[in-house]
Amino acid sequence: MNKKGKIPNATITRLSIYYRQLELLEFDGYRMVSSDKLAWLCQVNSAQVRKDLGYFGEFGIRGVGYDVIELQAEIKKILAINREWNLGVVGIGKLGSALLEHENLSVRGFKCVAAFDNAPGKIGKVLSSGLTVRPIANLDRSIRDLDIEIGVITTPASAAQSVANLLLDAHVNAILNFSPTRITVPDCCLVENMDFTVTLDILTYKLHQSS
Amino acid sequence: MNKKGKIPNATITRLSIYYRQLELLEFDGYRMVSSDKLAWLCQVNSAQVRKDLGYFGEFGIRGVGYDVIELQAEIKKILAINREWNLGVVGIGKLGSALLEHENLSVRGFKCVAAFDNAPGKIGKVLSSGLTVRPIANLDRSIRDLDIEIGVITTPASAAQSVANLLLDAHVNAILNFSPTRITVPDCCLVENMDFTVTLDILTYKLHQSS
DNA sequence: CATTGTGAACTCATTCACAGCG
DNA sequence: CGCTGTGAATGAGTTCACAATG
Repeated sequence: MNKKGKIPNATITRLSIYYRQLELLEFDGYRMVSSDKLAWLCQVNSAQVRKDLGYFGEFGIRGVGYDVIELQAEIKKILAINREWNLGVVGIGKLGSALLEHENLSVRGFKCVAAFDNAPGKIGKVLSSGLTVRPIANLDRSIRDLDIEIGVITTPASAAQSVANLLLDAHVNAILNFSPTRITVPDCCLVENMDFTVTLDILTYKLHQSS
Repeated sequence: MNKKGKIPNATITRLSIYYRQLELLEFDGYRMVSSDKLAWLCQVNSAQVRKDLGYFGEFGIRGVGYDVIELQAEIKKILAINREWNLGVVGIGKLGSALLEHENLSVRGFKCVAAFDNAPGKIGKVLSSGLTVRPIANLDRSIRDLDIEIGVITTPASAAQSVANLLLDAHVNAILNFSPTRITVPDCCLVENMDFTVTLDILTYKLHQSS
């Protein structure tokens, strides 16, 4: 798909951000957009926009810019968000419940199709999203039955690694980890961490610096 | 404080992660740790650990390693997490409520001291954390009274920029933005984004690549 | 003598600057 | 003529390799 070489991680993050701006541009009635304008909206350099897109093909028209709708379709293809993905959420505390009902996920094609916990008081409970909480013991079975490809860990830190192990056993090899600990997985498994306490530490560091 | 030069952003993130591993090491009874061991635990290169720490001083003993307790204290000082920080959460939906009650925040010294929303049905409501939902109209006043230094945005995308503007008016210049949109702020204001839909896009991209 | 601390080498990412093209 | 696409230049971040040292 890409011409050659490795693509910076940051490029992928930016493509996702470009996509969101393109949605807004389309909503506002724009048909074309220049790299300059898109860059300004996303707070990056315009050469960056062109280079990021250049890794994957030639999507623009010289002298004119990019077709707002067409470019959205191209980015969706690149990011593989031109189809739906089934998520399984493990750990149905406040955060897990919040994610299950977060409409941004379903709007973007991320379907939460299963909720897991192992607290006896939670198993069997019907959530407002309509899902019934399943026991973690059934993880493997449910993941197979429901075609879950991405696991979301919203347990406390103490449970994160063992949940990750169970997900691995069930051949889920993409994990979004909200717990405040780093999990260890084999190379075949992808992990992205969303630890907001780490992010808050970055803020306090910078606040302190600038004072 | 630092010897000279600019410190990589990634270094700050890693310091936060080192700190969490040091807590665990202390809990497990370790008094000293080598850069090699800490690096292995954090899944980074050992030279990286030494270089990261080297930006801020000489904390180790050659031939021995680092004092687990002392190094925690040094990192707390560096990250400015050796004191408490007051947070104000704006947008009391599922996600905002989940954050208000998330014990990891208070354990780490991040105190949610105010909850804001502008839905008439929510204002005045007493949350299980004990906080009463305040109207966004009072943001400025409350932020001053409660010494809030960090604003957390958990509103829908459509409200994020206007909330950011109100936070800026109230001289909050650190924002943790959970909304799926990038906000525009002057240079004096720090923003960190926690958009899990972007992170999921990274996962789907990589999943697609590796198949 | 094991491990830190760090300049130098290297790898990765961003920006510049301009040729190529619609 | 304006904007894309991209090689070349710059800049940032990581890893190597070893001298310094408790």
